[in-house]
Amino acid sequence: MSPRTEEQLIKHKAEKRKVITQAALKLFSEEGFQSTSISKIAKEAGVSKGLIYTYFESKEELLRFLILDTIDEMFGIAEVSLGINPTDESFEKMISDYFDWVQINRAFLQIYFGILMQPSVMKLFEKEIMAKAYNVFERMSVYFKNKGFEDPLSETRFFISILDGIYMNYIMDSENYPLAKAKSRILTMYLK
Amino acid sequence: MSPRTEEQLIKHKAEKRKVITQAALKLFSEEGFQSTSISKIAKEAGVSKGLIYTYFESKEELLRFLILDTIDEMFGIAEVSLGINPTDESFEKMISDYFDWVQINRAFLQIYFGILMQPSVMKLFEKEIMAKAYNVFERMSVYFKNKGFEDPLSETRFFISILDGIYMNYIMDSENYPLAKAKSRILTMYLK
Amino acid sequence: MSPRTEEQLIKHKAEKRKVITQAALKLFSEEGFQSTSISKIAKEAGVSKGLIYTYFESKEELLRFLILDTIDEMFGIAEVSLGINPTDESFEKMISDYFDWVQINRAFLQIYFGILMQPSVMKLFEKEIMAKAYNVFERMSVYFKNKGFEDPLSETRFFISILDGIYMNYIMDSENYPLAKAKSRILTMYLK
Amino acid sequence: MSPRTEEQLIKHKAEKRKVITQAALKLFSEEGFQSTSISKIAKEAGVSKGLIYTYFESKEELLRFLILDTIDEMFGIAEVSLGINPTDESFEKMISDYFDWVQINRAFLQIYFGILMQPSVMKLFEKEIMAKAYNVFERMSVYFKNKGFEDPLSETRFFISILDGIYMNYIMDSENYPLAKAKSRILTMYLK
DNA sequence: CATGAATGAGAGTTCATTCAT
DNA sequence: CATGAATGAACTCTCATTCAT
Repeated sequence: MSPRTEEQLIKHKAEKRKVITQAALKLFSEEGFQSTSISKIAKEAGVSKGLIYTYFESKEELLRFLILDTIDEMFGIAEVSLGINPTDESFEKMISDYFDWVQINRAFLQIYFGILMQPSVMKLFEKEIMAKAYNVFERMSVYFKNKGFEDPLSETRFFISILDGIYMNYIMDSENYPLAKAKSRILTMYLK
Repeated sequence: MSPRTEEQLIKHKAEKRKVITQAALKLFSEEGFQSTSISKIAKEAGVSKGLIYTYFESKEELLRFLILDTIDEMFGIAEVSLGINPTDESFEKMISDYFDWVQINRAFLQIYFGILMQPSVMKLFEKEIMAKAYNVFERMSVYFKNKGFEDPLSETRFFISILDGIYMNYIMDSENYPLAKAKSRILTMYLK
Repeated sequence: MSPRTEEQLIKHKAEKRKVITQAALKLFSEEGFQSTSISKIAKEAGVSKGLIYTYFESKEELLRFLILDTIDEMFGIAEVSLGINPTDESFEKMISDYFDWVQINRAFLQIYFGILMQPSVMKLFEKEIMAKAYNVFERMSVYFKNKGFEDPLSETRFFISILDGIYMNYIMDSENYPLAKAKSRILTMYLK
Repeated sequence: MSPRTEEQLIKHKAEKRKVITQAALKLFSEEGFQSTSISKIAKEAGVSKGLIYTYFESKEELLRFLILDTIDEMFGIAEVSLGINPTDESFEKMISDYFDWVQINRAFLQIYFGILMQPSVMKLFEKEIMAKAYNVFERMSVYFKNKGFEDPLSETRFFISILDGIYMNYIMDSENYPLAKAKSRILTMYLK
């Protein structure tokens, strides 16, 4: 209606994408990606079907945006907490941050784990996710190497497997899963 | 194809269900349940679309059959290996059996984990899976109790989380995942 | 199994056709012709799907047989009761016979009226039904001519319309429809 | 096709529904409800298959709309013509109006009578039709009561049966049925 | 910038009919 | 004579995507 600066336009676009993305996040986690129609997302977001195509090229691109946007945040926790010289303190901090993050981002993780299990959908992200993941592997390996592990990369993958397993079980059965115990258990395991 | 003896009919039915089920297993694991059409399954199985409905009432029932049939096998490993009085030997045997089983049943596990992450699909199995799972929890708890763990149930869920996490990561990245190392690592962790 | 005379074979065939026809009659009247599958008819009749095709060439031929077989009976009532020289007594008898017949053959009439209303299905019978109907028109016209009606054919068609209307309303709302009153009313109307 | 004013949208919707409804009316009357596919209706209406589902939730809802919309008009004739104090003039007017209406709405009546004969389809309308019908019964009964009939309700149902029978026979055999004679006959019957 | 009517491909499912047994 | 497994066309309905307004 009124002229805006380019900055305003970009901000506006980012906000609209957020609104749509949030609606999609909720629905994808409840019904799955394939079972959620663009119509439902539009209704949930309070916009028209057509508008979604102004902000995203396709339903898949919407999913890509949703995943890649948040994946950076998720993998970023490791990077930020550990830094270049990981210590026991920073390692413990990282674990703590992840447990906090998971509880807030259950819906996202549900979609994420679901995607990991579908090669045909996973193709959309494979490169990006694997690149970021291996990046994190390396960073953590430094810590395990410092701690004297013979095969730091394998230990890294074992450690991440534990986290993934815990989060997956927590998502599936949030009410009964002993998340706090799992957290202290893994802390004891690695930090004595 | 009839009249035949009833025995022949039953055998034939079981065989056909197996053929269809195997085709579905392959495709579901590659594409996911929702993205796999009955047409594709029929083509893969080498039968007509309509025939699938002679053997299964619906696409969902086909999935249920596929899952529930194999889930018994999967959960059965724990029961069989551990028995009523679990020892270190039987516990080690169970872990070993699971690692073997997982390598053979990657496709199934992929579908299984995918289902766990989709509430709308999970509804089809929730009761059966949860009942069986809690059954296994109890059985394993006996072992951890014998070993002197303060909170055996939490330890059970922690232990299972580790297994789940390992298998999930293995499925996602079979070529590079250090499965053997993960196995010896978990054995060391619990059995000295 | 054992050799039979040709007569026995014919009788056997007629009996089987009757069994199948009766099952179809029940289902067609409840669900309509198009909505009743051959499978359902087979189950209701206690025979296999394939067997139905031994006795009838197609689902349509089964319907044709069902309709044409009973239509003769229905139109026959007029012929038999009226005879060549219709009197008040025979006319009254005919009305009485029709009211009796209708109560026994509600299911058939329901199908019959339904068919009359669907040109595409009606095509299967048009010739036969129309021929028989016009035959009856002529026969009744004799009675109305004898009674001095100026336009006996129109009166015939009017009279038959009344019967049809009564039966249709009776079928639709059997519990509440005053069938007995309708009968005495039409008798009074024509026989003083 | 939008944004438009709400008024435009409503008008557009009503027009589209009319186009689809008219196509369906034609085909249903020729082929019957069950034998007419959505594809055929779409082709006849000159729209895509999918669009029909923008305007009607299902094929059944389309039928409901088609029937209930016109049924009001049909039963309305009695109410409007008779008014609260039915006279011979208004009764004659009603009969005349019905005969006119029937000739214009042959296609509708064909569908309507067809539906009445199929319990499984009739279920969709039973309540509405029966309620409206009994409403008309009461209104007409007033006239017959005024005319001194002992059992006005039975006479009403008899009278309506005659009309139904005439219309049904007229629809089946429009070219030869003596509709005008039937009309004068029924007028003579009740109005001397 | 925003709408939702419109499309058309394809989904799951049913079913009349055939035919090896 | 009798069976029901097998087929394939057709059905109702859904949905990602487009585009006139």
